[in-house]
Amino acid sequence: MIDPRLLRDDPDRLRAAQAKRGLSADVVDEAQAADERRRSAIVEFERLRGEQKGLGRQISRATGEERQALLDRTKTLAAEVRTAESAQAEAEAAYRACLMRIPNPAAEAAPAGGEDDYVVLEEVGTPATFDFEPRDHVELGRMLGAIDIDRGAKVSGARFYYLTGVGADLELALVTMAMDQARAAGFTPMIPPTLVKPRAMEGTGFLGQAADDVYRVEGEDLYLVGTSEVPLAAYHSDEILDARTLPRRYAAFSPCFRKEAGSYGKDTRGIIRVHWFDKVEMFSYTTLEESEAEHQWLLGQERAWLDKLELAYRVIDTAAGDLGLSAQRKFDCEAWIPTQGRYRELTSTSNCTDFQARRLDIRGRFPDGVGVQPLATLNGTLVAIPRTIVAILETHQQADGSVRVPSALQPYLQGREVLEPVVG
RNA sequence: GGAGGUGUCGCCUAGUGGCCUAUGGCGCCCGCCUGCUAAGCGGGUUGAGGGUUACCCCCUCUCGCGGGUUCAAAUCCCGCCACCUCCGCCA
Repeated sequence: MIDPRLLRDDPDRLRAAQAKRGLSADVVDEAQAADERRRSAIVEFERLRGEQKGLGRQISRATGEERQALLDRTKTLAAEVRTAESAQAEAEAAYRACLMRIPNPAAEAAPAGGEDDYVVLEEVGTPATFDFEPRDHVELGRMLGAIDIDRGAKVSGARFYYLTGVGADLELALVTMAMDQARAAGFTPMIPPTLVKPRAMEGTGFLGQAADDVYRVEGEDLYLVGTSEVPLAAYHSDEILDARTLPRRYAAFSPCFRKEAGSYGKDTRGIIRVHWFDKVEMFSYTTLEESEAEHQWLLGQERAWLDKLELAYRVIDTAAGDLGLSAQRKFDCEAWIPTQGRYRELTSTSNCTDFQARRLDIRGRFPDGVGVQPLATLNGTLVAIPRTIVAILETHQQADGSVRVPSALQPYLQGREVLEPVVG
């Protein structure tokens, strides 16, 4: 949720922010009108309620005829209070619904425009070249006995897969290595629940237009999360954290579930786009002032990770129109995928400023008269397993179908330096 | 799933219809005192919203959540949720 003061004090900034994302500003006008209605409803209710309380105090002291007269008066007043109260509740709800529809204004520095208007900040490493015809990850996965897509489809349907043999080893190795990096960087390791209540989903901004992509459990008020950002953000919901304990950093390993609605026909081959995958996600709670620096720091963690895997990648600054509802700025790290001849997103880090914190009531207590303020939340991928496996297999493949293991990963793969094709 | 119990401010706690405008302690903040430290003394300390706005100030809501009874609810009634104990089931 945006800062309500912004709506009151500088609505034109919100209108400009909507334009930068390529959205209509109508919702800003609606929210302003709803705010007016809400405030007059509050004034009316409080006037009546104050009168009622005053009479109540007199009644407790009065006796006899005087008391009876007061009682008669308050009977009608009680009904008026009730009406005014429900009118106020209605106006509050309508106002809040308007506010919830307004996305986080993009950062000043974020590029304007849509999906294709990103800015490339940096290219790291050299895209791999081969003196043989490179195989794609599907073929490599089959040769190594690492990925079984056919049986994934047989058992669970399209966009499902098994990681088998060395493929399963690879996941465990990547997860352990990522968790080691996170722990060393000061993150608290977490294994969160991946079924969550609507509050957590809505609070992180995944129930608006994004709801189509979310699995809901039939007959229960629960959702399968598409990222552990959701349970990590909701972890401190309704809490007031001591500002001296900031930043709080968590790194979670969890499965992620995505319907991938609206992506029919996209990435149908292989495991680039799947309904389920495992991921290690970084999450930070900090102050608004520190959030930009924290964002860069998270990006640094992602880059250090990709460097260790010896991948070629670029960093892009996502345009405003391609930001999620909650994000104020987003950097993606995209790795070079040789057989696709282009960069594909491997990690993504977003600064959600106080947007999620306001929805989830996550606040900090600050000294020196600052008092209680909403915190900033940030998230970033450390490793999303399938796409990372794709990048590793395709980048480090050799002519015979074997795959070189980056040296940093070798200790996590029982010291193997090369993954060899299996027979049969 | 069944039976019983509990839910009050960051933590513990008093409070069985009306000066509850919620008690006390711990912790925390400010000040005083004190060679240092500790102790002691005094004051402050739930959060949200509205009016007014430089500040002060005033008002409303907030006792797990939501309804109800009543002129009036932390307090009485109903439903839900969470936790604890026991039983059942189960990796």
